[in-house]
Amino acid sequence: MGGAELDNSQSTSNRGTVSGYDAVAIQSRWRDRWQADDLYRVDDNSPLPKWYSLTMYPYPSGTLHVGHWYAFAVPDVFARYKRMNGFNVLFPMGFDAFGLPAENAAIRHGIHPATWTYDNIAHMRKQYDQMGAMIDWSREVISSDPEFYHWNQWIFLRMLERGLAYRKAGPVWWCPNDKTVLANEQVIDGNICERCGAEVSRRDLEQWYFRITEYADELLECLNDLDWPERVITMQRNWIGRSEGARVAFTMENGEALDFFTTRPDTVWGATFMVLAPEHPLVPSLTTEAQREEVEAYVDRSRRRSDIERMSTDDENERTGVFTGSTIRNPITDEQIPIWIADYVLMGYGTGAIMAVPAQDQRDFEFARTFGLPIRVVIQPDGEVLDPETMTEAYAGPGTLVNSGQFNGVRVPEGVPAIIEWLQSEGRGAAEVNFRLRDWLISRQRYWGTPIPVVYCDGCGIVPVPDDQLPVLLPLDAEFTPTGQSPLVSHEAFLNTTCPSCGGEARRETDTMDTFVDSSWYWFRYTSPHEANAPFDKDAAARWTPVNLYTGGIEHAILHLLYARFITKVLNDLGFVEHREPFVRLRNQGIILAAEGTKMSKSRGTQVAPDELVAVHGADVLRLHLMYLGPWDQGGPWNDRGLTGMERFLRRVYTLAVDTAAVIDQPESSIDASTERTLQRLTHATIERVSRDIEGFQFNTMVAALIEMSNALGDLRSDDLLTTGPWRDAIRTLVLLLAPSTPHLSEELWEKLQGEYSVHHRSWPTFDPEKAKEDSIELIVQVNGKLRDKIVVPAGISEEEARKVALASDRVAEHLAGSEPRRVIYVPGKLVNVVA
RNA sequence: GCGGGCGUGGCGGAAUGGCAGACGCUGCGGUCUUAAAAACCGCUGGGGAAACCCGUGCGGGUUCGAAUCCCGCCGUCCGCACCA
Repeated sequence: MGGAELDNSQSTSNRGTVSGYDAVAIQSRWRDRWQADDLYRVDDNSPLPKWYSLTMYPYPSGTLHVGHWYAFAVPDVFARYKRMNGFNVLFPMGFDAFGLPAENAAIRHGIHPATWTYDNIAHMRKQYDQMGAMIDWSREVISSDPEFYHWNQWIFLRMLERGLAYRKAGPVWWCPNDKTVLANEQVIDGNICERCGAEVSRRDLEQWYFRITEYADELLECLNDLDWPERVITMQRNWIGRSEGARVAFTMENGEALDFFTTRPDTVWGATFMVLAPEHPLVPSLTTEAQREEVEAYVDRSRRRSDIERMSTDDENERTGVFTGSTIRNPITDEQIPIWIADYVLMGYGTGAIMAVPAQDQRDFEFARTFGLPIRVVIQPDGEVLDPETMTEAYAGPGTLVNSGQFNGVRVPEGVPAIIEWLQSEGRGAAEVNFRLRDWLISRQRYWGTPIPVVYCDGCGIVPVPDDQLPVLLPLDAEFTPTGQSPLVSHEAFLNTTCPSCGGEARRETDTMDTFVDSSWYWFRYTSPHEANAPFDKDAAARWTPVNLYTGGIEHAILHLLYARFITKVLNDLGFVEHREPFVRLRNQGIILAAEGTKMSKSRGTQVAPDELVAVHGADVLRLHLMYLGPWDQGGPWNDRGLTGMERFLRRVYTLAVDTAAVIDQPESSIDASTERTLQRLTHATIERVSRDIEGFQFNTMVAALIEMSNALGDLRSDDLLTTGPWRDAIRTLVLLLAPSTPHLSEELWEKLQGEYSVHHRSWPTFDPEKAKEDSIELIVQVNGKLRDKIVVPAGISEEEARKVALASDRVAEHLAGSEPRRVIYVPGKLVNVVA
């Protein structure tokens, strides 16, 4: 990889050795010892309560950058903290190893995707060890391993049996650059490929889908019970997009019904025309001969336009559309109204048809004005009379129904359920719920993924591959040519097979699965990574899952997290897991930007290579620095100036601990009561702060608390103190509190202080509120809310006493200037405010 | 357009109704040293000799007291964007 040598314990840097603290040497020494001792092996049979911390497994792109450290080192601190607090912790790691970059490397550089992927993994695994991460590599999961993707295929077959996987023809997103179809969730800004940024377009193709819409209601409902960032919950809620309304039927000229969906059934008397999506299947038959040419031209144009153009709101006043020549009877008003087509109506939502109520809907209003169609007001707002002739925009607010037959005078929104009920009794409609969420398109026309385990037989049709013939192996001897076609299509040995049902000639499916299928259940596999007869061992999964804490980037707020929730519910329905939500608590890290505040970029050379920093400063310093940058969910621009501060801090800790260790064999000496209290208070107050901050994911203030403690110890330090009990307690506590953050240094110092190996198996210090209590406080004295004096008083001071002390202050007297205090406010243990 | 987050010294940030700027960086001055580095000590929001005054994007409000709560703007980042 050409980067810095990681393991250079004879480092040319002398920065760490001046005070005797050689971070790099300490680090490699303990890493070797821990590896030899298998310190991070997870015990499935531990009697301790379990804790499952999980970080989204990375794509093996080749090298860990600072962003990977940020995403992994900080949760590693949390996992270590949990372990010291008596939990049996699973904090596994693996690789999201299928996907396009490997295939592109094959096409461009002639390296096989497997070679490229597994070489990258080997390098990255070493880098994770450099980080000091507590990974049990015996549980590693690599999604491109047949022993993993075997179970993708198995889960697919179970879903096929239940009708949750199916094949369907229809318009799908096609990326011309990646030469594959994409799921709706992978298209951003209307027509951009989430992966490569190319402009995507619609194609009519037959593809495989997972029926995620079957779970739409539950996916929405369960969001309320999750300890997730509000932002992510809102994004999922919007993506699922539930809306309540009614399905209503109007009658066409030939007597047949035409259905549409509306959320405003209360405005049905105001429907003055109807609009269909250009792709609506009834368009050809509804089009009259006189209109045919115009309609066909419009349909053709719509098909060509990208969705971004079709849906752009920039030109919302320029409504386009064409009259079909047909009319339809609105059975509520018994009027014949015209049927138009327009591309603001989408085929993919509802029934692809709407009733247009121009007075009450802005889009319909603009359309009516553009084409001179009638407008009838059916909702009058309070204190204002709308006139269709003069209105300049639609009115969608509350009001009273007018021009609405027997419902005149009914209030909006109260009238909506009444009208739905009436429509139902008339046989004209029924309540209905619609979702924005579509089924998940999972097939990809690419090589480096899980083969979809079905065959096509001329006699039997689509035939699933039987379980005992799994896995359908991805052939490694495929030809990579930049044709854009999957190598599987031209791989005769793979393609040609026999039908499992009739034994006749058959062809294999050559599409592979979306890699989001892998990440929709991979965390179950960590609980029993070598299970050979099932995706995972049921008991092991029951023991460890659900995941207590999941961390990762906000960019997966919809895609991965929605799919993972869906597959968990499916696995629950299949009886394989005991819960319906996979991740109890979710936290997102922010993005580390380049120093300039822009995105880190390899090509512009703004990417920060952690290997070089580790070789100079050591992993402990880098871990601390990343925690100290600011709130973890905020990210921010990288700067390396702060590294200096962390290095100084650790050197001070090293000096304090080593000097204490040097006299650790001497008998304990006596200490005066006041210094003893000071040390006790400092120690216990810091335990409290550090514990609270880690629990609350506030790692920046956690580090500040540790720095403050070591600064205070530095100030107190004297030769006599070093051999006293309270000092030794304080130093040992500091080392324990640092252990999750700086695993290498803490182990080194713990050994010198004659602590039992390993510091990482010790218990977290317990906090005694009595010992943390202050004996005296600084009473803040204000006059009219402005600070005027600070008076040291006993911590348990009474209100009466505090008022007396404050009013006796010269400074207060000065500012009162002889006038009598009108009021005195006392905040217990904090301040007195004298109001003049 | 709609929804959400954020806005505090030279910089990263702390304080979520009670001392604004913890902690770190930077900068300046000093100790040690032949010298430098490292380490250590002091200062480091603005004004002022001081008392004190001003100060948390801008304007208003609530409160004894507001960075923090409320209303209205401005800026910035993110999400959604004709979903009937």
